[in-house]
Amino acid sequence: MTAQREPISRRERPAKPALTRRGIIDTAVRIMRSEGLEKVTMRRLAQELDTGPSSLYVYVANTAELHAAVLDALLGEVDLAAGGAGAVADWRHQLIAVLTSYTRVLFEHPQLARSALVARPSGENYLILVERVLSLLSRSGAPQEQVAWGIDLLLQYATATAAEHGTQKSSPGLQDDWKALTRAAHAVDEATHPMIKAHMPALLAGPAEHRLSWGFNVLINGIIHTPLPYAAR
Amino acid sequence: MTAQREPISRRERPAKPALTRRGIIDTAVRIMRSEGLEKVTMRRLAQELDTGPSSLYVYVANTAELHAAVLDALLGEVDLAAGGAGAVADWRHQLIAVLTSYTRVLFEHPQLARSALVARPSGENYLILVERVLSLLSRSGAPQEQVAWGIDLLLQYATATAAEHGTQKSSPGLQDDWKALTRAAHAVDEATHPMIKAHMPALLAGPAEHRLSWGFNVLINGIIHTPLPYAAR
DNA sequence: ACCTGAACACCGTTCAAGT
DNA sequence: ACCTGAACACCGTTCAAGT
Repeated sequence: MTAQREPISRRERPAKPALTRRGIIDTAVRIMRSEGLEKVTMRRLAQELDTGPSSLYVYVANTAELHAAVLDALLGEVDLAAGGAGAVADWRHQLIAVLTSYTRVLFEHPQLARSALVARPSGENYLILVERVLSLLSRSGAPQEQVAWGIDLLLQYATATAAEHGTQKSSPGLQDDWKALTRAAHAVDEATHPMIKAHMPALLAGPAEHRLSWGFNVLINGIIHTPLPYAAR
Repeated sequence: MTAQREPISRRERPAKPALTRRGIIDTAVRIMRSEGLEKVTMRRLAQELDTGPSSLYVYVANTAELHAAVLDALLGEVDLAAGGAGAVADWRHQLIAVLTSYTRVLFEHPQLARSALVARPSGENYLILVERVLSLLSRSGAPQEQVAWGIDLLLQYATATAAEHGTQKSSPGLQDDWKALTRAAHAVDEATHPMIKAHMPALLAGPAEHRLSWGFNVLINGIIHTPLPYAAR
């Protein structure tokens, strides 16, 4: 009786595909899209691939490396030609459009943005993005070292903003934090926190897209007009 | 025989102190200082307080809230008078000094910085810091709405930098990531990534303190000189 | 009201043993 | 070389039951 079971189940799941790094990461991306990065665990991934968690360690060093690979896969979706192509177009407009596209991609997966802040990405798609941002910012005519250091600021701002404000099944706890901050800021005592009181509506208000693009412009203007410290030149 | 044990151990641990929110958070801070935030778990904390994990939920909503409370406790260490006090002193110098002090505090606890990026802090000490930064930046003479929006940029930059580069028993994986990025950037193909090649030494080089204070200056200059988008005013 | 034990439903990573 | 089972050493959170 039970002896018949095995051949049948072999026919049903006949070709358990061989493990490859590629296949592992593709599966990880699929799980992330459908259930979020928090479900992309070694154990869950192994289950999905019909093996034990220990098997994955042949192809992936640890969970952090796995998440980094997932991030780079996702960066393939950034629109590098955003804002219109060609040298005719306004470099600033293009630069902000590309950075906004990058932010938008991470916005859907804030947990991935958080992991990008911790473990510096160094994948293929990340390097392509850096190359593109460098070439656009260079067209500002700013000194080369300011451009070099400025890239980090721009990408860090975009990444941190996605990590902070990203949507996606955000655990209800996050909205609570925002509420708590809003409440705390409004409830503040005029005598001890006069500046907060005075700046209060603007401090927390404003549409996210406006704040994001204003931030990009702040950085771009600052990068162009702020020379490196003497000691670093 | 065993009956004698109990009274003895009662005398050794006589007054198991009553649980309070205060006591829980103080213990959490102590564990973090000696072993890092990753050890500040509900279970470990309960063990330290000689109780079960479920008891803590009377005083603390969840792990995220616990970490937020630990963060605010730590923010008491920020030197709000850094850079010299008084209206005589240069506001920019003072502002950068306060922000650097904030960054330094978080630098010792990068995991806390990470949690600050995710769960907006709203504690007492955080509000005091915001108040101080607001009052310093106001002295720049920049329009009030630019100051209001700019605060976020400055604090986010400081927090993200601490989260990224923070030291502290940093899991050896992080240095590996930096090495990987450095290697990847150096190994890049001139034909496909000419801009990276051209900017390469500066892209990753430079002492952390110089980059940090340059970043603050970039933001300050940008905030002062970048008007809000028309639609947001 | 506060505290507890026990359970539920998970984690990452290692390692000896197999093929 | 690759894969596996089993183990080690943990997690957060809930909930019925006790005081």
